Amino acid sequence: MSDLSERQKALLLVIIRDYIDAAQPVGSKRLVERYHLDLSSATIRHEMSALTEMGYLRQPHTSAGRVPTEEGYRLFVSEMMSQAVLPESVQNTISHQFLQARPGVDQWMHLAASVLAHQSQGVSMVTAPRLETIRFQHVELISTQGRQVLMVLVIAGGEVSQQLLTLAEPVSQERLSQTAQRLNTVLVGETVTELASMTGRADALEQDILTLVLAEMRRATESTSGEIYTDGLTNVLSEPEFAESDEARRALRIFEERSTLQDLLARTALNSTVGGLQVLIGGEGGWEELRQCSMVLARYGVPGLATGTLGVFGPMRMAYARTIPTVRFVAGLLSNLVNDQIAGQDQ
Amino acid sequence: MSDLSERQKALLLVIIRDYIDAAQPVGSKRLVERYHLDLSSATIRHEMSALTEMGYLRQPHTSAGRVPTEEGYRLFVSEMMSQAVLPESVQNTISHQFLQARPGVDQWMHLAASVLAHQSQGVSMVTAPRLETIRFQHVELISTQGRQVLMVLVIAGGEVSQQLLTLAEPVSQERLSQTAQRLNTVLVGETVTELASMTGRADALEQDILTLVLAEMRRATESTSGEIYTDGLTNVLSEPEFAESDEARRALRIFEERSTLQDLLARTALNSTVGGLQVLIGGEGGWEELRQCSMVLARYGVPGLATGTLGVFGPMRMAYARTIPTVRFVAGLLSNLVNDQIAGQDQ
DNA sequence: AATGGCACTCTCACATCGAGAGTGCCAACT
DNA sequence: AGTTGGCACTCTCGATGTGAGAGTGCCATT
Repeated sequence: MSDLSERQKALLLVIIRDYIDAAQPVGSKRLVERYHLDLSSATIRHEMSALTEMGYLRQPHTSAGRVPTEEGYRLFVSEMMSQAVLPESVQNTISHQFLQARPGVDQWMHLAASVLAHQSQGVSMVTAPRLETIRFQHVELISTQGRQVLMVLVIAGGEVSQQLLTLAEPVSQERLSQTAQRLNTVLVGETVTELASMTGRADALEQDILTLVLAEMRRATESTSGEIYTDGLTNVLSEPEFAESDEARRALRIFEERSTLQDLLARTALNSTVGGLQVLIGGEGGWEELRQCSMVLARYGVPGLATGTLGVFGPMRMAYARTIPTVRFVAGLLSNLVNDQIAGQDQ
Repeated sequence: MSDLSERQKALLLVIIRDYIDAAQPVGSKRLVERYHLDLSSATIRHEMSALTEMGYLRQPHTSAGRVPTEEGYRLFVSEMMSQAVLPESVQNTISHQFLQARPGVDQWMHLAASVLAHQSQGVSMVTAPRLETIRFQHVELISTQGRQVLMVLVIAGGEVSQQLLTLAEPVSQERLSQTAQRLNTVLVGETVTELASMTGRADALEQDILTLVLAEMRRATESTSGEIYTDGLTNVLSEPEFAESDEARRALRIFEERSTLQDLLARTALNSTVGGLQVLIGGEGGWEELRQCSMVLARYGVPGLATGTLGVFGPMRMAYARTIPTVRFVAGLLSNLVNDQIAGQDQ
């Protein structure tokens, strides 16, 4: 299996590269013509036959060219992993875009998704950084109408969530503000577990709000929660793999329903560490429906404090050489941003 | 043109209904078999020929069945407009879902999109209600780290927006709170134009925040801003109209880019009044790329105070009989919700 | 006005067929 | 032993042809 000669390995990489951009089975003749290997087509055939034997290539049918197997892609990817780099000019362009963007998690996520999709020509996925331990920072109560109150909750790290609630009876804005202020001074910096033990407040209103704050913070803790930013869905539809509308529908469904995606990203988050890439080829890792597809995933952020996941989805025949370094670079960039935002939080 | 006999009209409606659910040109023989009209196929042929002459039907080629023209659909739709009603059981189910949902604009929009998509088997689009005149309600400044500050702005009506800003030098949370409080007392209830004239605050920090608040409120004013909630993209991909991946891609692009969609919805908002439906057939109204498609749109909310747009997109051959009453019903429902939330705001 | 009959047209599914591409193997060459 | 040219073989794919089926329009008849 692993006894690939240098030549075989080189040949395999060329074949895969060619297949990736031509999307057609590659034959021996085509190879000698396009890449001036100093070999005849017969020799190539010989080697290709060997590679097929070893499980790196496969023929769709007798007398078609060869197509990479998952095993083949895996080898290709492991090669890219160490070799591929993003041209410095591209790095600069991307960094520049981030510098120019309005600051804010939402904007960054959008931008990251956009950059990933554009560079990789695949579908990008980005989750916002999630704090490992969620701490209360601030709550605000705003009366919108008679009995309706808007609660705005800020979690340490800058995540904002809002919730509308209806009180049993009207309460003045003044009293709401006082309640919020009281809670703020008491609760600031507390975690969910600490909050949970603080039951039984004297004031009924205060108690209600506390319960709600707790519920909202619990929700924020769940790893499967949270928006997934995506971009580039149209990219992938033009790939021949998705010409059949059935295949396309299955892929689109996954991106529309989100729940499957959330599961997958959450699971990936467990298996990978910040800084390392994970490439799932051919629906590896519980991904039955889309055997034709691959994902390049990475985790970013500050380990132990706040991390998120990001990645690219595409056909198995995706432009790994471009995608891998891009994912790596963007992950690094976001890690820095998270770091900047989190660092020195305690002071 | 308008001199349709009763029988011709009835026949046309049957033909369109049949075409809508079979997606195939309908012929005279098929009609007599499936719907026991007490007529022979020859007679039907005669009438169909007349309808074709009048421009309501069309043959894809000699000796295929007939297919409705845009004109045909238009007549069909105007019929549905007055006739179609949503079964009470469905109405109840939908109302129930809204009652059960967590309160909050975001949740309502999601739910509305989901219901519309599900009922119509098309792609739904919903924009959040936008206030006609935007008034400041509340601002909060939260220090997240040394020089970084999170500004949370609440607009009258409950819309929340957040923005991260970096100050020239660190400012204590206490001072931030005081600044926010000062601004709140001065600005509450003011409109954009009123705010714009309030320049030159003594305090530099206060001035900075004021500028930012103003910018953010201006952004909220632009009609093309704001998220569009969509759902049901997969529904439409299974329709034969989108079997060709090219057609599908064009549609998907529109839904992914959003900007075209925002334009369209904004334009519709101008032309229509709350309570009335608008049906765009075959890409009417500046919609060049998708001649095969239709949209059923409605405006909801409280005229003069806060309104939003919602609708369904699908193939021209969409289930109007189902879609029209659903759109109408959901629009009414949202109008009530908006009304509940807005009413009595001034007290 | 409605109908049955009939000739005509057009598509679509299916079969046939040859070109082209690619393969594997073998004998010959370096 | 590795490499190469040659050759027979296989398989797909697009072009072409054909017949069934569906649908039409028209006309003479009821």
